[in-house]
Order: sequence, then C-alpha cells, then structure tokens
Amino acid sequence: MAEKSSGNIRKEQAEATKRRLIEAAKKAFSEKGYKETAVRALSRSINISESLLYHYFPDGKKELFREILKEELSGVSEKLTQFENDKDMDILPIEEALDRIFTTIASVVSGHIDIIRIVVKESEVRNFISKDDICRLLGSLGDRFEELLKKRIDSGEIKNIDYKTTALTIKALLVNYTLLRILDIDKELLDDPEHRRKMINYYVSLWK
Amino acid sequence: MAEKSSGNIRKEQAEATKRRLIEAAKKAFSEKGYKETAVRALSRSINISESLLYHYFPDGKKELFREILKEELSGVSEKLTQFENDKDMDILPIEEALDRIFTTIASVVSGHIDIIRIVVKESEVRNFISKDDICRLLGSLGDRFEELLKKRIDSGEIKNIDYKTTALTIKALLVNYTLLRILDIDKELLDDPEHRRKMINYYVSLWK
Amino acid sequence: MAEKSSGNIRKEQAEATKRRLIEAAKKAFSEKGYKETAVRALSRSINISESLLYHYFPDGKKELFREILKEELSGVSEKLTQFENDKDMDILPIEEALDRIFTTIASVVSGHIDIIRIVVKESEVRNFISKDDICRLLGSLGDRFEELLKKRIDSGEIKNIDYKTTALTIKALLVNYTLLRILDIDKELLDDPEHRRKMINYYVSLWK
Amino acid sequence: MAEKSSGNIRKEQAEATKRRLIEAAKKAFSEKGYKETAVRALSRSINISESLLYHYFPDGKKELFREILKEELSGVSEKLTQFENDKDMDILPIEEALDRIFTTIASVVSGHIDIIRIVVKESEVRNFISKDDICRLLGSLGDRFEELLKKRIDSGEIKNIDYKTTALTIKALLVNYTLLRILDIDKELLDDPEHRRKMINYYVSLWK
DNA sequence: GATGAATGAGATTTCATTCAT
DNA sequence: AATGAATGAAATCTCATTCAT
Repeated sequence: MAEKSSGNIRKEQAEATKRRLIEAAKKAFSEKGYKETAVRALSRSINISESLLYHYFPDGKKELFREILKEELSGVSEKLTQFENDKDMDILPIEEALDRIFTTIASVVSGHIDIIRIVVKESEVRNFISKDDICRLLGSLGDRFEELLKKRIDSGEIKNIDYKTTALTIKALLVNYTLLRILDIDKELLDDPEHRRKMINYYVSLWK
Repeated sequence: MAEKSSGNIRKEQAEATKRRLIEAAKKAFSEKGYKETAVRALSRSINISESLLYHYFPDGKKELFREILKEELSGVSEKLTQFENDKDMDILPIEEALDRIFTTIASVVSGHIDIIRIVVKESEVRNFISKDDICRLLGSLGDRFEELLKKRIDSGEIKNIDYKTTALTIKALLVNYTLLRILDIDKELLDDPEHRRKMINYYVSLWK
Repeated sequence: MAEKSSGNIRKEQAEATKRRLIEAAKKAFSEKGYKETAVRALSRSINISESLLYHYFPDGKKELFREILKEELSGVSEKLTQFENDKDMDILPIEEALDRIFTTIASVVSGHIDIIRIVVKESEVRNFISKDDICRLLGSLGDRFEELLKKRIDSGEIKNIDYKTTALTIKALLVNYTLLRILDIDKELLDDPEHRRKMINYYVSLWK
Repeated sequence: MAEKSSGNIRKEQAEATKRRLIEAAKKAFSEKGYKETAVRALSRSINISESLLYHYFPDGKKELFREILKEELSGVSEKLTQFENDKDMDILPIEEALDRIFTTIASVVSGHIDIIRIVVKESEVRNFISKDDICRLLGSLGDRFEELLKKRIDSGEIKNIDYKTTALTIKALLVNYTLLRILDIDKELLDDPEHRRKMINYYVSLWK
C-alpha cells in the first residue's frame, strides 16, 4: 500500500514536472517565439536541469513544441466541433445566434492566443502546421456562417442579402479581432458585451 | 578631375552595395525573421564579406534592422498622409471613394508587406515601434473613414447609419486582407477589381 | 522454505539478467566500440532500465567492460596454458606440432576476436590492459616456439637453424593472421587445413 | 608592393594555422581515435578558438577528418607506386633488394603511422576507404615480392623454393612490424640495421 | 571600400551516473 | 531487484562581431 502510494507520488510529481515544462514552454514560445526561446532559459525558469527536457521529450525542443501544438489544436478543434453541433443555433433569434458565435470564437481565440501567436509569427514552425490547415479552418467557419444566413433568409427573418459577402464580413471581423489579440492591442471589440450587442444590432438592422 | 570622378564611382558603388544589402535584408528579415536571419547567409546572398556589413552599419545587425524599419515606416506614413490629403475623396461618389480607399490600402500593404510582416512577427521590433504607434495609425485610418461616412450621411448620399460601427467594419476588412497577405494566403478579396466592386456595391446598397 | 526458494528464483533471475547484460555488452562493444556504445542503448536492447547496470556494476560502464575483459582474458589464458601443458607436443612430428599450434592459436583468436578488436582499436580501454600484458603474452608465445624448435634441433629432427629468428617468423605469421581477422579480411591463411599444411611443409622443408 | 606582401603574410599565416590544425588533428585522431578526439581539446592544443575550425572546415570534424584521410592516403599511394618502379631492385643482390624493401616499407609505415593507425582503428573510416582497397594494396605488395623471388629463382641466385609462400612470409613480417608500430610496441625488428641484416641473411641462407 | 582570420558567448544535444522510491 | 526522475559535464556547432591588413 505504502509502496503503491509512494509510487504514485513519484509518478504524479513527474507528471507535474512535465506539465510545468509544457506550460512554461507555451508561455515562452508565445512571448519570445520558438527560435528565441532557449532550452537553457526554459529549464532554468522552472528550476530543472536542461537535460531533463530530453527525458520527457527525447527529440528535444521540436518534440516539446509539437506536443504543445497538438494539445492546443485538439483543444481548438474540439471547441469548434461542439459549436457546429449546437442545435440551438437554428432556433435562436439571429441576434442571439450571432452573439453566441462571437463569444464562442472570442473565447477560443483568447484561450489559445499563445499558440495562435506562434503559428502566425514563426515561419520555422510552419513545418508543423500547413497553410492548408489554416485555410481549411477558416473556410469551414465561413461555410457555417453562410449556412446560418441562408436559413434566416429562407425563413424570412432577414432580407435576401448577399449572404456570401455578408459571411465574409463576419469572418473579417473575427480575423480582425484575432490580429488585435495577437498584437496585444485593445480587445473591447468582441469582449465587451454591450459593444458586441450594439454591433450586432446594427448589422441585423441593415439586413432586416 | 580623374580622382574626383573615380571617387564618385566609388561612392556610387558603395551606395549601390549598401542598397543591395538593405534590400536583401528586408527580404530575409520578412521571410525568416530577425533572429533566424544570419549575417553570414545575408552577406553571402549578395556576395560580400560578412564584415562589410559593419562598415555600413557599425552597430551591426541591429542597426541594419533599425534602418530598414525607419525607411519603410516613413514610406508607409508618407503614403497614408498623402491619401488623407486627397481632396477628390469628398467629391467622388461613395462607391468610387471606397474603391479608391481599398485599392490604395491594398497597394500600400502589398508594397510594404515585408515590413508589415516584420512588425507583426518580430517581438524585437517593439523597441522601435510601439503598440501605441500601431494603434494611432489604425485609429487615424478609422477616423478618416468615419469622417468620410459622416459627410455622405450629411449630404444624404446614404442613410443615417451607425457610422462608427461601419468604419470599424471597413477597417476590419482591411485588417483581414492584411493578415491573409502576411500569411501568404489567397488575396483575391481586394485585389480582384470585380470582386472588390461587387463587395462595395453590396455594402452601399445596405447603406442607401 | 517458500521464501528460500523464491530467493533462489530471484538469485537466478538476477544472475540471468547480469548474464544478458554482459552478453549484450560484449556484442555491442565489439560492434561499435567502447566509447560509442551508449549505456542507454545497451540497457534498452535487453529491456532493463539504465540504472540497473549500476546495481550489478557499481563502477558503471568501466567495470562492465573490465569484467568482460577479465572473463575473456581468462578464457584465452586457460586455452594457452592448456596448450603449454600439452605433452604430446614434444613427441609429435614437427609438422603435426606446428599444425596443432596454428590451429589452436587460430581458434583462440577467432573465439575472442571481438575483445581483441576492441583492445587494439580503443585507446580509452588501454588503461585496463597494459602494453606490458600484451608483450608478455606475445613473449611467452615466442618462448614456447623457441623451446620447441630447440628441442627439434637437439633431437636432429631439423637442422641447426637460427631458432630465435625462426620463432619470430612463426609469431609474425600469427600476428599477421590476427590483424587480418581484426580488419575482417580474408582468413584462409590459417583456417584452411590444406593451405596450412602446405605452408608448414614448405617451412619444414627449409629447415630439414 | 607593401600591400601585396602584407596580404601574403596574412595568407601564409592562415595557411600555417590550417596546417597546424591538420597536423594536430592527425596526431590526435591517430592516438585517441575520431570519436574520442574533442574539437575543444584539439583547438586548445594549438591555441586557437574552437570556432576557427569551422572557418577552415565548415562541415566541422567530419570534413577535417576527410581532408586528412585524403591527404595521407595519396601520400602513401604515391610512395608505394614509386617503390614499384624502382628498376635497381632487379640488379641488386637479393640481400640488398630485401634490405631495400624492408627499409622502404618501414619508412613508409613510420612516416604514415598516424593514418595507418586511424585506418585500422576507426570503423567510421570505412566510408572513405574500403576493405577492398586495403586488400588490393596488400595484394599488389605480395605480387611484387613474388615477382622478385621468381626472377631470382630463374637466375639461379636462390633455390627453387615455393615463392608464393615465401612472399607471404615476407608480407607477414611487414604486417607484424606494422601492428607492433600501431600498438607502439618495440620496433627493433626492422628499424635496427644489424638486426635486419641478420634476419635477411638467415632467410637467404635457407633459400640458397 | 573591402576582406577574411579570429574570437567568445551561447545554442542544442548526449551521456554516464546518482538517488529516492 | 528494479525503476525512472534528475543531474552535470562535456560535445558539436552557430553566430554576431572585431581587427589587422
């Protein structure tokens, strides 16, 4: 019993160390970029030896980075899938639906801003995630918006507007938000509920 | 006399070498980033010795980088200022005005995509150009759009729409375009005249 | 009782593990050399943890190597001693005696070629076996040959030749064989019975 | 003029530094082997910085090693070829001819003992020089000996002995000498003129 | 104006070894 | 008996920079 629990403690500590490593790396990579983050500095920042990194990630910095990328991307994917399966979306008034879209995306972006920043900034890292992947992600989002707008047009909730260009506008707003977040510039745009609601109302008023 | 002219030739050659250095650096910094651009590779790419860089830029890579930043930013500023003073803007039909805005911005972005990429990607840049600078730039653009819209509302060319949010939308479209260019993803959005015109017409139709 | 027998089982397992370690090390050392054999790779190759090595050989890689060296050298010594005590040697015709010498040496070299290769190749390992040891070994072999030749001269089986130089020649033939084996080059010289016999007959014909 | 000569001095010094590097490396590789020779130790031994090695050999240790191998092997080849073309060999008394063979080979071995040691010791070398190359070299030497002996038999200078086996014996003596040199063990065998002459006389006496 | 020899600091990675469990 | 977390030292290599010429 003692043996078992002590073994567990060791295991847990190891797991904790690995986590600390990953979290510190996430932070460092996002702040300073992949190349400029030195393994030495990284290790020191959490008081472990440089070589311990190679215990957990035998392929070194590359593997550590890929691990982070994998973790984060699966997080993003999961959230977006869940969002796509949201059946409420079709029955909510369009204002509510848009609000839910904006808040969801804003929270996904906020929750993974570190990794997004790296992917945008670091060319070396492009080997791990391709342009195509990014396009596909943006594309599927756009499709979702178009679909939503079409339904509302069909139901007569809004006018027969150019839903493709409108979807593009929505996407542009989200991309704009993301870039401001990347550069760490003001974020009231989507994060402030009042602001967001005012914006939505304005758009919908144009469409009705 | 002979001495003088040979001196001129030398001067010109020197100037030419410096130029080649700057252009090569601009390209390299924008493609691979500041840190990942090696002085050695840079020099080799234009067939000069590594140390010659220190002749033109005694402070080395940093200074070269700063020089590029300065040069390019002043270029951008100048073009945007010139755009602000464009008096035609107020007398053109709104569709034409918007078209001119979009083409101008798109051409500024395209013409300085290297430096924009650097500014977005490089954290080191923050020593030379601050978040505030970027905000101010984006802000002044926004102001310009607001002003333009206000005039059109006053003149009755368009409805009494929420011009602030509308200006924001326009800005978002431009930011979106810029990010796609940074990531080297499709650019038809603003570069294809037909596409652009269709989009503009759609927006104006909403506002009329 | 149960305790005792389980203790035995443990002991046997331990012994078995140690053996597996030694055998794997022998193979690895001989194939890749001492320095290039990593403790990590070695342990992995037999599915034990790296640190277990230090349980069996507290002084680590060095001690493991010394152990192997000791084992192998004692094997060599034993075979050579046994060869020295071979009383037949003196009563066999000189051709038979030489043949027995050559086959014995060839089989000793072949049987320990791995360790011989390492000792010759790896300087780091020279601390474990001295030049003197090698000289003594070669020297005692030479003495044995001289003695044998002297007896044959005394008995009139061969002429009164320079037995010292002759012994040297025999030694040279064996050293030559060994180097070819080290370099993994053709070995027919001593291994092919016909070849061997022809050679011996030739030498003896010169001496008679 | 001053400019030219000073430029030359720089160039010469650079050449000298490169030479010192190569010579030190030759020695170190031969004594300690490729893997065990640290770039740091190598550089320190001739008082240059570690990084200077990469100035002369951008591909590092590998390239330095290959350079040495190339240089030395071409040296050995040249000397052996020259030895094969020695026409005196056929008109000298057999004792003189053998003496010349032994002294020549001994001097080639002594002069290139470093590289010979490397070739024997270093498995990594096998990428640059193959077993076949070594065999061919040894084989051509053996052929030369056979040819020499045949001529002497034909001329009646020596008996009709088995010249193939005799050539083999001579080769064995030389290989033996080489291995003792590799292991840095006594070398009187061929280097001491008196010893050498006594040995030769003994062999020739057997053949006459 | 231009070169290339030379350097020192620092980066990533490997590896034998120790230690708590 | 056995494990795996953790380390420190060393190895190879890169890079911005200086300096003599």
